[in-house]
Formats: sequence, structure tokens, C-alpha cells
Amino acid sequence: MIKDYFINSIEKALENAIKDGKLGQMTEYTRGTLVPERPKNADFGDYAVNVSSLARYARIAPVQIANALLEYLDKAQYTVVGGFINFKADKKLLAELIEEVFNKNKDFGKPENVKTEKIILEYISANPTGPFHIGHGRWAAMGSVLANLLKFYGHEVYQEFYINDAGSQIQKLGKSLAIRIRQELGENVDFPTDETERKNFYPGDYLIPVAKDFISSHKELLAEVQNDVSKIDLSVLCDFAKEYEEKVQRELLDRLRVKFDNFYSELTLHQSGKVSECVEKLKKSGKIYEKDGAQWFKSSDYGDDQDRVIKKADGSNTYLTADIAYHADKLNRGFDRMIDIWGADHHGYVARVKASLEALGYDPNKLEILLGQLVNLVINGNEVRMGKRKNMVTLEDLVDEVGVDATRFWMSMRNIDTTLDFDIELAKTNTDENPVFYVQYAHARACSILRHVVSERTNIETGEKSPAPMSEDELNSFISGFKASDVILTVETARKLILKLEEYKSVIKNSAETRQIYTICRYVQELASEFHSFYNANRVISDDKEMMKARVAIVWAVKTVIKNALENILGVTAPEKM
RNA sequence: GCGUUCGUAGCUCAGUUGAAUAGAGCGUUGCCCUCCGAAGGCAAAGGCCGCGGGUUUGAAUCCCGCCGAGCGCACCA
Repeated sequence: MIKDYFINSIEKALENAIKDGKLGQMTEYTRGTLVPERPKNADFGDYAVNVSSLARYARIAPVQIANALLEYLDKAQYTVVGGFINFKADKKLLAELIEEVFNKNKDFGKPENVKTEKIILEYISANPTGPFHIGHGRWAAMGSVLANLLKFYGHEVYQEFYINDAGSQIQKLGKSLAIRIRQELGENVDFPTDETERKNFYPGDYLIPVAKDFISSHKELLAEVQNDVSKIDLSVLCDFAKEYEEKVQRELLDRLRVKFDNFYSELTLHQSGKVSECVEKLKKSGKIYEKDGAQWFKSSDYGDDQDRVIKKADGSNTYLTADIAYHADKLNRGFDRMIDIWGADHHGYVARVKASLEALGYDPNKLEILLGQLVNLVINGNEVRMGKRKNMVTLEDLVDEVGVDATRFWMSMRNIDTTLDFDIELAKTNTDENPVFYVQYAHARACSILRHVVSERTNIETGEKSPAPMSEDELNSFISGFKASDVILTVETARKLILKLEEYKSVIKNSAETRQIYTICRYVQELASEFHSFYNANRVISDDKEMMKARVAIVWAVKTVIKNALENILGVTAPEKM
């Protein structure tokens, strides 16, 4: 609103100046070329625009352009320094922003007039062969925050988890469970010690409770085979372990407030015939050839660096084949756009999946893959590499230690392109360093002030009681019927705070369009910081009722925006007391 | 070797399509509670923006080369 007012004024001035021939050789201007920015130094003003980029068209110096434009602007609000035109909003504009926050409330910051799409967002998509590790936590947090953000933006978002429940790893799981069951039954067996053989098993402890559960729920079957586990059909063990692990995973997702619309089983994809259909379709496209007994997809024709096997010599499909069918199926379900969150260790797959979509006649640009760098665990100052099955620290352990709020916030607060160092000791012992507490504290503080406004006062020295500065009814009707003209804003710190509130709108828009959710985390920290400054500089409750009302309005607006960002976007609680 | 993501303050990281004195948090040092939550605020110190070229009126940002780190490079998933 303030920003819009500013840029509109500038652009109008620009058009009039061109018409009057005051801008040298410049004959036209396309709206949107000049981008308003927040000056680094607040002394310059609230917003600024740099006109240097027009110099090449006007063929006159940036300073002259700026001064020419100033003739068309309100000199009380605009100043020129070098090639910059600086703007300082008047109090009316600031108060109007507060009014906007109250009017829109939960919808404050929702972009208007934007193109929206029907999006399928796929993330985590782990094997159901064990508990989530810390790395999965990053995709869980990022995915669910991104889903919240895109929905708020206006998109229709469908969240899906692709279960890799087909293929050899499920066999490995079943065989590993067999060993654990035999151990529980008293047999002296163990996993192979040879490293290459050991890779065919999941030797983690987590299958022990699964084995116990299996024994107590399959007494009859075990009696039938006289406790000879080798006589039990492997598929029984595979299914049992798989279902158990899926359940464990989903319970943790619930706890993390990660809500999928659907869990899509790879196995059903095979069973439905969609995978073989896809292979046939690719064959018809003429991009399949045979070599060494296997079927190859000529993905190099579409920019991949080499061709890929689509059907192995033994007749089975590769993982890629199913993934191609899965992505084709997503588009067949009518989505405009597919967004996948993948770990950077899968980046080699981007080209081949896009190639396959193109070969099948789909638009590969509908697939947007967000590659996330991995998570390093830092224990006692030492980095522990998160190899696939070694040094596994489970996500559940982490959540137990630091809580859901901190997990979600920490996993979301870094650019997806940077490796996330998760210092577990620091997260455990020193909660002060958690930015999430800083933000939550600001919210609790705002709530506390608002409680005091409607509470009876007691003089500490005399013990004398005085009525609440405002009654609850008075406060509620003040907020719900708020008019910008009701308040007089006088304080400079309030200016910065209100401008920060306005920034929420552009942060939401940019964050959603670039899929960079960490900017929301940064923003909410900055807003909290501005609020803490404001709090220290200004007493809200005072005998000057007009001033108090103005400040109460600001506190209420800040509380609203922090709560919206935390609860509706980041999925982090906004406590009223801590 | 090829591909890819990085390299900015002691540490962890921001830095929009190039533009005003390169920013924040943590840590360090010094201040600020008779009064709405000090889990806070204010201030200071701390930088060849990995290195070297190039483009530009102007480069942390764009281009090239080099150095260093992570992740890939299966008829595994």
C-alpha cells in the first residue's frame, strides 16, 4: 500500500515528465521497470528508487533525471540524493497500513491478481524400510511449509508422498526381519560380517521391536512351522515389516504437523499396468533400443548425458521406469504443475526424468525439481556425515530433543542450496540460540501487553488499585472498527515497525514465486527484532489515551502478522504465554 | 575426469534484475529493569566478499580461468 503509493507516484511523475520533454531523449517508459527498494540507511527515507537505469535512454545524468522528476512530486515526502529518489511516508499512509492488517486479518499479505495453478507437491518419498533420518526432516519441514505458502498464495496444492515399496529393498527388509525374529526366538544367528554381504540387509536395531511384535501377533503361524522361520513365506515378513515402518513414519509425520493428501504406492503403480503402458508408449516413440539384453531409453536425445536402462536384462524394470510412469500419471491426473523436493544426491535424475516426459509428449517444464542440499549432523563440534545407513540418527530422536517447533523452524530457515549443519548439542542445551524462541517470545510479549491493557492496575508503592486502561469491550470495538483516522502516530520507531509489517506482503509473494521459504523465517525474525526495539523505546500503557490507542493498534497488528507467519505458513505455534 | 551446489565478520548465514557506508544472529566488550515479560534493548570491536583476469560509468553480484569443500556419475532404490 505504502510501496504501491510510492511507485505509482514515481511512475506518474515519470510519464508526465516525458510528456513535457523534461527527460532528455527519453520518449517512453514501461511500468514496472523501476523497482522500489528499502534504503540501507533509514535516514534516506522509507522507500527509494534508483533512476540510474534510465540514464541510458534519457542520455542525461541520473541526478538530473531525479531532480526533473522531483518537480512532479510532493516535496514534503520526496527528496533526491544522487540518482536516488527517496520517499518518506506521511502518518496517514502508515495508519492505513494498520487498518489493512485489521481488515484482512488472516489474509493479510495474500497476493492479489496473481496467476494460480493446480500443483502437486511431492516430498520425502522415503523407502518404508526404516525410520526417517534427520535428512528426511528437512524435506518434511520444507515441503509442508511450502505447501502452506503456496496455498496461501492462492494455488491449489495437493501433497503427495511416493512410497518406494517395490523392488529389492523390500526383500532385504523381509530377510532382515527374519534374522531378528530368529534371534528373538533364541537362535544364534546374526547379520553377515562381510561388508558387501551385509549390504543386503538392514542391520539396524529398529527391527527388534518389529520382530517382537511379529512373534506376539503370529503365534499360530510360528507354531505351524515349529518356529522355523525359513518356512514362512518371505512376502509375509516383507509385508509385515513394511506396514510396520509405514505406520511409524506416518505417526512421526502427524507429530510434525506434516499432512499429506495422499500416499502413493509404487507397488500399485506396477500392479495397475501403468508402468508397462509407459514402456510401450516409449517404444512407440522410437526412443527405445536393445543393448546387452536390456532395453535402453535414448535420453541423450533430450539433453541427458547418457542413455538409461528402462528394462533390465532379467526383464524387470528399473527404479527410473516406475518414476517415469509415476510422473506421467501425475500429469494425467490433471495437475498444471509438479513440484518435487529431492535430495541433492539425486540430482543426476533430473535430466532423465525430464527427458522421459518430453519423449512421452508432455511438457517437461511442468516438472519443477527443488534440489535440497543435505543435512550434516554436528555432534560435539564434529561433523558427522549422514551416509545412507551409517551413523543414522533418527528424526524422531531429534524431535524428542528439540521439539516440533524448533525442528520445523531450523529445517526451514536455510536456503535450500546450502548444506544445513544441525548442531544437536547446541539445539539440546542452549535454547537461547534458537531463533524460533526469539520470535515466539515477541508474540508472547505482545499478547502480554494486550492483557495488561485490559487488566486492573495496582500501584506498587501504595497498593492502590485503579481501573484497567481500557475495558475489553472498548479494546475489541477499537480493533474491529479500526479507522486509520482514529490514531495519531508520532513515533519514529513505530514507522520502522509498520514498514516492516508492510514488507510481509512482498516477502510472501517473492517467497512463494521463488519457492524460497527461508525468507519467511528471516522475515519473522526481523519483525520480532523491530518489535522488541519498539517495545523498549515506547511504553504502550500510559495516561495519554490517544497515544496508548495508537500503540495498542500497532502491537495488535504485529501480533497478528507474527501469528499468521508462524501458524499459517511455518506451522510453528505462536504461544500467548511462555 | 564430467556434472552439480557452495566459498562473505571468530562461528552460522543473508545480500533481489549490477548501484548510497557489504548486513543479521550467535560469540566478545561496555551500558539499560521504581514502571507493559531483561528469554529483551542500545552501543562498540570485528571484512583483500577464496584467488587471478575480463565486461561496465559502477561488480560480493555477470563472464573466463584457477584453488578448496559437499553431493552425484549402476542393468541399487
